[in-house]
Amino acid sequence: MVTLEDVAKHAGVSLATASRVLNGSTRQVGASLRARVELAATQLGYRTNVAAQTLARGAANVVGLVVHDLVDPYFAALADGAMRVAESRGLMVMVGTTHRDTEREIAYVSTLSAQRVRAVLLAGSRTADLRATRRLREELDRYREGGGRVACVGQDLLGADTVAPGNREGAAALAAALAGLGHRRFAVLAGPAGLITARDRTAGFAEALAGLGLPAPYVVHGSFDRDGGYAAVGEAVKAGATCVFAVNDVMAVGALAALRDRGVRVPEDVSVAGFDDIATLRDLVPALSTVRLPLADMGARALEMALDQVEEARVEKIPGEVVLRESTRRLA
Amino acid sequence: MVTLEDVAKHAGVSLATASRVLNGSTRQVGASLRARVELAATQLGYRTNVAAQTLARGAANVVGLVVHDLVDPYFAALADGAMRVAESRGLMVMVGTTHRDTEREIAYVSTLSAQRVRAVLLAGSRTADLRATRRLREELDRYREGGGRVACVGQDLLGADTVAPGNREGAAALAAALAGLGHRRFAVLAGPAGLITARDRTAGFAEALAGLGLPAPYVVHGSFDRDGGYAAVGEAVKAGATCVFAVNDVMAVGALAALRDRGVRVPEDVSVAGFDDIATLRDLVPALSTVRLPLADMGARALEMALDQVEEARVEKIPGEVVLRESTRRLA
DNA sequence: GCAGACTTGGAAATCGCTTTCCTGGAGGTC
DNA sequence: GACCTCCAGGAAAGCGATTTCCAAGTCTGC
Repeated sequence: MVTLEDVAKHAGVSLATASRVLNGSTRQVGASLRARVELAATQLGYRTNVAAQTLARGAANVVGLVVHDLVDPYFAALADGAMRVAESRGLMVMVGTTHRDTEREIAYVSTLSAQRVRAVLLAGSRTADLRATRRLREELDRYREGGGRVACVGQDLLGADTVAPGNREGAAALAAALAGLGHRRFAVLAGPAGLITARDRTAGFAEALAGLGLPAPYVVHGSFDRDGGYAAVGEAVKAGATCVFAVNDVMAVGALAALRDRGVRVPEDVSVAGFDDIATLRDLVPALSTVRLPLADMGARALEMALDQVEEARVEKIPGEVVLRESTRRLA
Repeated sequence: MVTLEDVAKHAGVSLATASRVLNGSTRQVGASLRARVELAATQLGYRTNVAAQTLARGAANVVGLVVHDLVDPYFAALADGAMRVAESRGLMVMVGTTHRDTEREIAYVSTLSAQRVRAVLLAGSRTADLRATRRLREELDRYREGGGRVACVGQDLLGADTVAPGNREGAAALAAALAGLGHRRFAVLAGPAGLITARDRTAGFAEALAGLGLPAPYVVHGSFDRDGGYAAVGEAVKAGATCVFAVNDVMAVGALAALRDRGVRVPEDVSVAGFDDIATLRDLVPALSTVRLPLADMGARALEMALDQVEEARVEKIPGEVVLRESTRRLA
């Protein structure tokens, strides 16, 4: 491997000059020397050793991104937004997927911190496991003490810059809209009891119904994915709901599949709504009523917040927009 | 930031000993010293500086992954598979998304090479742009000269270990299956003319039809995504096809949407098939006939090949499996 | 009891780059 | 022309690990 020293020798200049020419510096270098260095670099095929550079500079041109699951379009969209920002700033992105294992999340933060990444972006809901959250927070604090920056998408539980989707409010607005269609008996496919996003959406939905004087929804817990929706919806319809709210779109898809398998028609027999408005799922039949979140923008915004961090942590609330489509119908 | 030297001092041992205890080495360290070092490390909150480690060791515990678009479930699945392998080997993953820009792809390889990553995994179809392919290859060669390892998912065009999906064969098998249903007039939503994956699938399909003595399919080009399928399918049905083959599932989804918008029923009026068998899209109605590829396994396998690289480049062909579902019907 | 083989611990060189500090010369002012 | 300020260029001190080489002990086997 050809090093900067090789280039400097070949160009007949000092190491310092070569460094200034090739790797940016505030200092000027005379035109002739500059040209000599550049020529030498291309002739020899010089490639910066980023590790050495990072060591000398004390910070890497890398940001870390921790998501639960890249295959989940929710996280894919967030990651995409964040990666665009990273790209525009000349940063590489290191991605870790936790598959919803909080231990792994902590481990990733620790690894990323060891990598001296410029910023860490944590995407995805916290859980109600306070011990794990505390340990994660300690890990983040350590990282921040070393000059690291942190932002997250989700709940403001880590004392970091946060892009907080309006889960409660969005679910509440959705409840109001569905009630406006004439529904009175609701069920919620609420996902895991411990997942805060799931909880907030469930709670917001229930509160809005209560505020309208409607009966409390029938709540069914399950996993936060497609199969969770598939498994839970049976109980929901058995309970007599005319409208089922799945706390995310992917679960709603599972619910639709299950209903289809049982010969229950949507929306004729039962209405179904989701949350997130995942782009990949917009061509579903029947088209899913949902709450739209600008996921890519949220990922982008979170990374921006981390990189342009100010003194105190900011929380940016992202409102969801209710979108009614064919999967929910007006009751006679 | 606390350094290894701090730890060594605090524990009253040499730097060498501290290093051997904390960062793995073939050398043994006595139990008592070992304990002292470990205690000191946790007390001080020591965290390895990976950049320094990489510099000293000459290689990073990182692999690079270059994909076209993370939001596309095809790449998300590949990435997921690769990331599981990386995780199991204690490697971090740096991801770059090219958004189908070959220049960016080359730039990423260059950056990753500067990062001294252990391996680079290139996912996604090559294009017919030979100049770009040559430059990419040069860049890869430079990286390999420095000890880097390369693997790709797609076509064997880079002289690297390759996981090659059986595009031609899969499309041919699909054609045969669809012909077996009685179809004779086919159209292909063939994607961009320059994309080799798209070409191969189209060619395989057409060849199989020819082999069966059936008329050549009507080929419509367009973009390789959902909107490409949406836009192209109109022309396909106008041409009188009873069965439309979209060269990937995402395009097929677009095609289904367009047909629905025009009141064309699938599969009653026209049959539609895709390719890839994207998991997220399995709950579509009508369920999509397609060719299944084990995407996550392919991503995983490619990274394994890169990491366990042998002398000469290997090519591993992955057969696709035809899956007929409701979107294609038997003609009377 | 002793030569030889293994171990364990430490000193110091190295990895490849950045950046501070110094030096000499060019340009400007009075 | 003397004095001062700037500025381009180089020498060298880090950055924080790893690892080679040595020295000193500890076991073996006879």
